[in-house]
Amino acid sequence: MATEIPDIVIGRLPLYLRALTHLAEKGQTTTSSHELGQRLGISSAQIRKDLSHFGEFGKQGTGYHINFLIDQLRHILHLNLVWSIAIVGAGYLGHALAHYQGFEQRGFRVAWVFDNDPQRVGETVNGVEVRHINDMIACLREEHVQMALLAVPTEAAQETADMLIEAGITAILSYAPINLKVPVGVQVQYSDPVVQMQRMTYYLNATAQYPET
Amino acid sequence: MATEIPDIVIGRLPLYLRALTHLAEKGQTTTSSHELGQRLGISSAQIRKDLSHFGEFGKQGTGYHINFLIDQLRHILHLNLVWSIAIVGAGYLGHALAHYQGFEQRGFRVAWVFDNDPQRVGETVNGVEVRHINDMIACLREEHVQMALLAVPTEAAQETADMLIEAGITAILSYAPINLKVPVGVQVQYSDPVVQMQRMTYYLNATAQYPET
DNA sequence: TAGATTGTTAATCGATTAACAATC
DNA sequence: TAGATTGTTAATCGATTAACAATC
Repeated sequence: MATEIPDIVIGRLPLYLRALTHLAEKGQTTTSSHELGQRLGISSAQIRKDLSHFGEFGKQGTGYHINFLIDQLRHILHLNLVWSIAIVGAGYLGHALAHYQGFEQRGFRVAWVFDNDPQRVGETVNGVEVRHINDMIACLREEHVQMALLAVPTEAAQETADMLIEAGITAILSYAPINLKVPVGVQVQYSDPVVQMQRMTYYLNATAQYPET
Repeated sequence: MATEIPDIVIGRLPLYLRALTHLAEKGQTTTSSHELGQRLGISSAQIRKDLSHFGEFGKQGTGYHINFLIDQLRHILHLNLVWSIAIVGAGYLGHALAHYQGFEQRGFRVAWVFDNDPQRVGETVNGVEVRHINDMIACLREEHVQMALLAVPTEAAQETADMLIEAGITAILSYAPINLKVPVGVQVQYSDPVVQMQRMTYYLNATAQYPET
């Protein structure tokens, strides 16, 4: 029982949730694996298979009740509560993240912002006071914060990640373009725009860039 | 000959390139598939298999000459030239992207920044003047820009993407939390922090968030 | 030479898809 | 009822890994 769910399936659930929420906001109340698949560029069979790992959420002939499925997915992903997160690094990226409007409705709350620059400490970013990184471990430990967004310079990324782990953080979304070494059990996701851009240039016509030559 | 290379392989090449560049900067001159794999959390067999799609870049017994392999990967990914990119949306995220220091050395140059807010138009972001979005199609067409970073509000994302495509853009890195509809042949990559965060909460202990209850 | 490591083949593993009985 | 769509099984497809001859 309770066989391990493939991680690739888990990775698609937030996309299903996002699309369903979008449909719900448009006022739609039911949908089908076919419609959902069309929107996401995924086969309907895959969506049904993915969902079947967790239960039977649909009805033959009519499909899925959107609000019900949203609720189920939220529970599966542990989004039935609000996760407090910390943003580490209050540079341009840290600011952009702190001002991101999509967190609140989707299960997250920016509870802490840290930086090592005394100039920035004390400043307020979208209502959150920037604290010095020296206080970070104590703050996060006390509040049992589990997730952090890492937006520090590359050179500082690994040591800062080490501090986060010492602080009890178990999930890191890192914007630094390096692979972090973390203990087993700590979740890490990476976001590096250049990696995504370089993946696309492979498919682009390099000569079109300079059409004159 | 020249069988189609799996996209999943293409997606790993930028990671290899990044790790190799890191090693080169540390002064290392050769590496092995084993060492590279360790750093990336990928099996050595996979790295050798991936590279073998493009040629024979290593030597038995000694491994790979780092600078040579970097050069090969750059060519494969069409990074032997600098790609001009446009940033659309000059809010917090657009600013963060415009100030990102990692583009120049990794094959990209922020050539244009656009926004629809007259207040922002004319302002300079990291040395680039913000232009009005009404001028966007003409500017990008004339300069044959192929790639854009989409950092506009969600509601405006699809229509802005439509404009980009009209302008001849063939690669979009979108930060909007929706699936874009684009013609075949247009590359799209997505970056949505919340999707990545929600993928991690699945593995987190939801009760630890409120340890008192 | 002995040790190391490649490129490649074949085997394994896992994910996706097609198909369909069940049923709303 | 007839049409639509689910959940699931089996078949297919593709990706990863193990193993090893070749060779530096």
